[in-house]
Amino acid sequence: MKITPNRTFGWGKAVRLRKHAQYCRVQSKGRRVGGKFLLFIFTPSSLVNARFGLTVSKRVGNAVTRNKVKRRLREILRHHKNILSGLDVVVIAKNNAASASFVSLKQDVTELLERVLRSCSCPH
RNA sequence: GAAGGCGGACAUGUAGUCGCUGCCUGAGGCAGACGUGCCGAAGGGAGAGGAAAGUCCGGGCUCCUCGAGGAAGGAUGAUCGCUAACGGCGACCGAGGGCGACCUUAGGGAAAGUGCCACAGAAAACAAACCGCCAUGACCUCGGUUAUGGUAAGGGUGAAACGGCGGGGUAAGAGCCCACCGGUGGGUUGGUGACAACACACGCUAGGUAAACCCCAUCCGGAGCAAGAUCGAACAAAAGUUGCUGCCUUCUCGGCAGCCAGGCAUCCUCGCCUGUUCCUUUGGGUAAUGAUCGCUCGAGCUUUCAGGCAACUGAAAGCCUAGAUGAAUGACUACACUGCUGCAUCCAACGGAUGCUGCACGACAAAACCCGGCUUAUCGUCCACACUUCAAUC
RNA sequence: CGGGGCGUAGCGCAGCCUGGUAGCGCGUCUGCUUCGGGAGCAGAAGGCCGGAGGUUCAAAUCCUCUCGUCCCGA
Repeated sequence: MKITPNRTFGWGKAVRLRKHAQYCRVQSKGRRVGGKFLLFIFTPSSLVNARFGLTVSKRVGNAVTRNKVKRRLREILRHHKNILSGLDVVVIAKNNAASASFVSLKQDVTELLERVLRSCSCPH
């Protein structure tokens, strides 16, 4: 199976974390970076591209607001995912993420992606 | 015109860019046992609701070995019907509320039994007699006291006091008698029925509470798509156990009878099943809620016609309308629409209309096996009524 | 998907089954005691029992619906 890592703005199954075990592996072994509305947990993987998984718990709101937060995060991450490579990232929404607008969520994501990139490149 | 009543429909729209999940077509590529299978650029088309919600009921479907009877437990409770079924719906009856249209209603049994009815009150349930009223006797200061008896009209308490009210009657009273109302009983008529109406008889005995225990009638096997099926991971450990007795049989295998043990997921009895290369215990391991199917054509939707007061049913024609699984519908832009805030102008009683600016997940809320209901949340918009009351005019 | 519990004074809980008076501890306030504080003693305030409807003469209690919250099991 060939993977096309630079398929610009796609959000297919190869880019997502899809199993409970993958989430457990990242959350137990990964490093954490926290922002205003979000928390990133990341760990290196054997793949070429980066994979993302979203977690929006019941404390954020009811099903409608949780769905909306997830869709906004998906939309932002599919534009910015090519900054990273070879990482598995779990994105957890904090309780105040429902009150954030699209623009402020975008700022939070780009800022956190920069910090993940820096902390990855420093040890090497 | 004002105030209401009842029922139904809709749930912002159009265009563009990028993106997500199935379906169809599929350039091309890979593997071939030549039947085919897998990957896949690109294109086409589809993609949340009236409540998808809460999970309060009822079914379909799947598995469990749903065996019978009894007990226990749970649910329901006027009548007739509709339905796959219901605790739902329709019609109708009774009761209660409203001037009315109309609305609400868990609405069987209190002479089967038990319990309870606080406080107040003389008395709270086989009636009894506190203050009273009346008669007779006794005492005495001639107006009272006391004893016996007759009463339940009046007072007062309470949610409720053993029919109500009026008249006659009486020593005072009392269904003691009478009219009206209420009640009970059997009867006639109408209605499928709950029940209603009518006349007759009985002076009348029977408080409330069963959403208190209970009795009666009807219904209910259990679990739930993480049901269940196939494939794989998945191999390899240790211990225990082939229940006992008798008979048939040369032995093994096997069969029969009795006993024993376990099971038939609330319990008991009868009955049935099992007693095994499969089960139990300990330990280890894993992809730890794996992949595919189940999975969306169904008590389906729309229109017309017929039957029925209606719920609903039948027939014909047409249509295919989400199938995700860390979970698919979004982000941005433009215009229109809607609502709100502010400003200005006009009409000017509350207010209304127009224009501009700003704000707005435009309300509530997102399928998770599928249906029929119920309940709850909700910005608003539109429609129907030869439905009611009041006011004005003719 | 299935099952269960809890909402009562500022806080933690009784009372509910078996209907009639809403109580306990800590806290708050006032007074006494002490040179002052703490402790102690005496007294007081503070509740429409999560919400709505019903049964009953009467509901925190019984019944139905609903809101919030917490916890199990597969």
